[in-house]
Amino acid sequence: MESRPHLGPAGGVNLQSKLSPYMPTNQKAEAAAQAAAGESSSLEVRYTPAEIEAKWQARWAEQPELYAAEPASSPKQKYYVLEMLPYPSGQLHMGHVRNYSIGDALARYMWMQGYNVLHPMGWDAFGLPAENAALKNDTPPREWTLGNIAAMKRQMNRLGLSYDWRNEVTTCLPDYYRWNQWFFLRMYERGLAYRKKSKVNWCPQCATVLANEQVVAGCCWRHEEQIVEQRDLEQWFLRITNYAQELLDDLSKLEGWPEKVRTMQRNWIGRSEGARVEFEVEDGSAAAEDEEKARKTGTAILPAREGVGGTGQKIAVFTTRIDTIYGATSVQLAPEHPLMKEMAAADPALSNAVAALLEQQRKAREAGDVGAIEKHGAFTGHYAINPFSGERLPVWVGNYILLDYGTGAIMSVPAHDERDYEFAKKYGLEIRVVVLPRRTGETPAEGEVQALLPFTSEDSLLINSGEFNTLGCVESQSKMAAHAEEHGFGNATVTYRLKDWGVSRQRYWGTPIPMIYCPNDGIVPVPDDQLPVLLPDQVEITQQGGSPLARAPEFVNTTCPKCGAKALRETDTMDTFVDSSWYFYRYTDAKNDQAPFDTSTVAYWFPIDQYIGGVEHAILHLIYSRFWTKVMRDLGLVKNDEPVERLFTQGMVIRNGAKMSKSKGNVVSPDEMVERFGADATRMYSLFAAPPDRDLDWQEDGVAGVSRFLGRVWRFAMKHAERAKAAAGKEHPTTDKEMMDALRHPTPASQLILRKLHQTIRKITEDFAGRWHFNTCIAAIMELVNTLTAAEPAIAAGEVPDAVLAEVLRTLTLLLAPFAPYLAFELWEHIGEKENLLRAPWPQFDETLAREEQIEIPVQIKGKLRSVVRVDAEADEQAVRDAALADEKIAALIAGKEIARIIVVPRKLINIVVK
RNA sequence: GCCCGGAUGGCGAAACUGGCAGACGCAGCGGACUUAAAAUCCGCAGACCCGCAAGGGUUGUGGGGGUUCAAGUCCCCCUCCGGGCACCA
Repeated sequence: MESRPHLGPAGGVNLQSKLSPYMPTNQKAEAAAQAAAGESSSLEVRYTPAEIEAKWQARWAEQPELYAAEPASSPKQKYYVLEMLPYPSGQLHMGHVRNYSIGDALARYMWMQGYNVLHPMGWDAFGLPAENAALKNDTPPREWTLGNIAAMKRQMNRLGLSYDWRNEVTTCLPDYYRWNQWFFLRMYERGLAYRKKSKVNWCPQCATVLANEQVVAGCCWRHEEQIVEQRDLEQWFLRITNYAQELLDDLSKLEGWPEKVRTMQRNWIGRSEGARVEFEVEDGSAAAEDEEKARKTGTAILPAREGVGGTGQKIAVFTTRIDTIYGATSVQLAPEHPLMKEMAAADPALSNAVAALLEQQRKAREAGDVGAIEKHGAFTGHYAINPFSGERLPVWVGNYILLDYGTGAIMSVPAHDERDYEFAKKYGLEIRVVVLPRRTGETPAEGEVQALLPFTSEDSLLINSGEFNTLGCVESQSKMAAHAEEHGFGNATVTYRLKDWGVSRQRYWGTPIPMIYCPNDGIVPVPDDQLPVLLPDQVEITQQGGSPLARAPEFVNTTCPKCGAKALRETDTMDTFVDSSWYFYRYTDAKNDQAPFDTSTVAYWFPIDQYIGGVEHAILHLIYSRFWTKVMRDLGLVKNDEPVERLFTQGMVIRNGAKMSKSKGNVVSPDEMVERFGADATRMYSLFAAPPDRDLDWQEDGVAGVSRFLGRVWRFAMKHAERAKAAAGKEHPTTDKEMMDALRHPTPASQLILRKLHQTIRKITEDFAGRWHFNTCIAAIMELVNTLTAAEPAIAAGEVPDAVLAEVLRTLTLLLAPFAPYLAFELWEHIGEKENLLRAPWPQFDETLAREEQIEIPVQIKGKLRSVVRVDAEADEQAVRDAALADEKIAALIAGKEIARIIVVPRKLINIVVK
C-alpha cells in the first residue's frame, strides 16, 4: 500500500485494517475517550470518518478487482460511464471533485442496477505546464508529470472513487502516444493529414503555434493578456473540414447532449449556403475621359460598355445573397488577399493604405475588441465587372473582410447588408435598392424604402434586377446561381466557418509527429514497424522559440526509410487535443501492443453511455473527438458514428461569487476538506449544495452540515445494528414471516417508517433515471433519517419489529451507497451483510407501502388558502367537497354567500368560488 | 450586437405536467443535557400588522402588464447578473 503522509490524522490511523473488521476499535477508542472525560458508560458511538475511510481504503487497495469491468463477453448489459480525464497538474481542485462525485454516484448506482460498468480514469499528460515546470524547477517534464499523476491518484483513491485502474491511460507514455503516431500515418495515407505553409497563430509566451480554437478574443487561451501574432510556417493539418457536413448533420442525432453544446458546435461549424461569383478585373486601358473623375475616387459604378475587356484576372466572391447582386456597388477584398499584393506592388500609395489597415487590425486585436473595430478601406484604382449587369464596380480593400472565410472577397451591397451599408455611408459609395418589402398592392414609395435601409429581410421582391425583377428573394437565389453556373462565372456553394485542424506544435512535451524529410524522397512517413518515434528524455528546454526537438541532434538525424540517405526528422509535436480525441477507446483495451484497441471490445462498449465534464470543452475536445471517431469508422476500426451517447456538463464550483482561482484567493483544497470532514461528506456536499448542472457555491459550513448528517445516520444505525443483524441472519427480511406479519398488521410506527422508506427509494430511483437532481435525493435521505430518529421512542417501546428495522437499515445503506460509499460499506458490514455492496441489487420500491392513507387537502376560497381538511387518499370529489364544506372555518366564511362553482383537483386541492 | 442560462427568506436551495411558496441544509434564536464548554437532542423561524395567548389578517418568488377558479411555473414588455459567440458576407 502507498503511504499517505499528506492526509494527516486519517493516514495515521489506518493500522486499523489489521484489526477486526467490526467495530471494537472504534468503540474502545470511544469508550476510552469517554472514560477520560469522566462520562457515563452509555456507549454512543461517535462517527469518525477518518478511521472508517482509512480502513476501507486499505481494504479496497487489496481488491483491484472490486471496480473491474467484466469482459466484453459478459451477458450483462454494458454501461460505460466516463468523466473527462484531468491534466495532471498535481492537485485536484473542487471542480474535479464535483465532476467525479457525479460520475462515481452514477457508476455505483448502475453497478447496483446489475449493469456491467466500465468506469475508467487516465491522464491528459502532455502539455505546456510540464515544460514550464521544467524551466522553473529544473525538473524533467516526465518526472514532474509522473510525480503529479501519483499524487492525484492518491487523492482520487482517498476520495473513494470507483475507477478500474487496470485500464489507466497516461497519454505521455509511448505505449499510448505510439498510437497517436499510428493514426497520424493512417490519416496521411488517406490525405487527411497534410502539410501546408500557412499563417499561424503564434503566442510569444508559449513560443508556439495555437489552434484557432485556442485564440480567445485575439489573445492566447492560456495567457489572457498575450496578443496572438501571425506567422508563416509549414504546418501539419488534419482535414476535419472533410467531415464538416457530417459533423453538422449528426448533431441532430445527439439527443442526449445539452442543447447548448449542440448549438455551440453548430455555430462553430458555421455552415452557410450561398453562391460563388467571379468578377473579372477590368483592363484599365479602355478607360474613357469622362470616367476619369469616378476612377479617381472609386465612389461610382461605371456603366456597362461594349468592348471593355478583362485582364483575365478574376475575383471570386462568396455571398449568401446572390439575389441582391444588382445592388452591388463595389467589390471588397481582404487586406491579405493575394490580388492585393499584386495591386499594391504596382501602387505605393495603395501599399501604404493596406499596411495601415493591417496595423489597425493588429491594434484592435490588442485592444481585445475585434468585433467592434471601425470599418476602414481604400480604393484600389481597379474595376471589376459584375457578370450579371456588365457594370464595372470599383474594387476596394476593406478591413472588415476576412481572408479565411469564404473567398476573402465580397460584393458589397450597401442597401441590403448592414456592414456594407455602414462602409458605403462612410466612404460615399452608391447605395442601390434592389429589394422591396413584399406587400400586397402597390410598390412602396422610394422615400419609404430609404427609411428602411439597410433592408435585409428576405421576405421581399426584387426590383432593378434585369430579368429577375419581381421574383422573390429566395426563389431568385437558386435561379441566379443556376444562371451563373450556366454562363460559367459562378455556382451555388456552401462554406463553413470550421477550418482544418492545425496540429503542429513547436514544443517538446508532446507526441513526435512521425515524419522524415529526405533530400531524395521528400516527405517520408515513418514505417509502422519503427513506431513509436520515441520522445527523447534528454532535451534542453529553453525559452527561445522553435521546436526544442530541433536542438536534439540524436533525435533529428536519422536515415530515410526509403533510400537510406541521411535525413531529418520532423521536430514538431502534436497538439495535445490529439491525445484526448480518442483516449476513451483505449480504456477498453489499454494494454494492447498490437493495435490501438481491439475492435470487437470497442464494439461492445461503445458508444459511451454517459460522458460527464465541464462545458468549457463543448467545442474543442468534443468536436475533435467526434471527428476522430468518424475517421476511425472510415478506417474500419469502430462501428459507431458518434463516440458519446449522452453528455452531461456540470456547473462550475464558485466561492464568494466567483470561480475558484488562485488569483482570486478563493480556492478550497479538496485535501483540507477531506481531512476535516471526510471524503463522504466532501463528496456528498458537492452533490447536495446544488443540482449538478448549476453552478455550486462552496460553503464550508455546508460541508460540516453534511458531516453532521452522516453522523446522525451512523449513530442511528449503530444503535440498532445488533437487532438488524439478528433479523438479517434469517431469510431476506421482506419474505420473512415476521416481516409479512409486520406488514399485515403494521404498527403505526412501522407503517410510517416503511412509507417514508419507500417514498425515498422511489424518489432516488426516478432521479437517477431522469433528472439527476442529486441535491434533492440527498435531501430525501435526510428526511428519511429525520423520520427514523423521530421514531426512536416508538422503536424503544418495541413498536417496530426487528425485521422492519433490519429492512430499513439495509435499504438506507443501499440508498447511501452511491453518495457516501465509505459509510455505506461500513454500515453494510455492521448489519451483518456479506455480499459485495457494490453489486447488491438496488432496492425496489413498493407502491403500496409508499402510498399515504390520508392526505391533507388545502381548501381555498376564491383562490386564497383558508383551511386544510384531512381526507382518505382515495377520497372522491364528492367526499372532498363534503369535507371542505363541513369544515368549521369554511362554513363560517361562506355562510350566507352564494357559491358560483367549486373546483376539486383530486389529491391536490379544492377551491370554492363564491360570488 | 446575437445566442444560451439565471434572478425565490440572512445564505445554498426546493416546489417534475399551473394547484398549500420556502422541502432539505447552513447561519440565527430559545430550550434540554453539562460545574462549564464542545458534541448531541428538542423546539422556533419569509416580511409586516392585530392579539397576553391560542390564533388571525395582509403581503410576498427581479419590475410592469395579461391569461386563469388558481401563476415562481403560461403569454407580452422591461431591468439586472453569469456564460458563449462576435465584421462569417
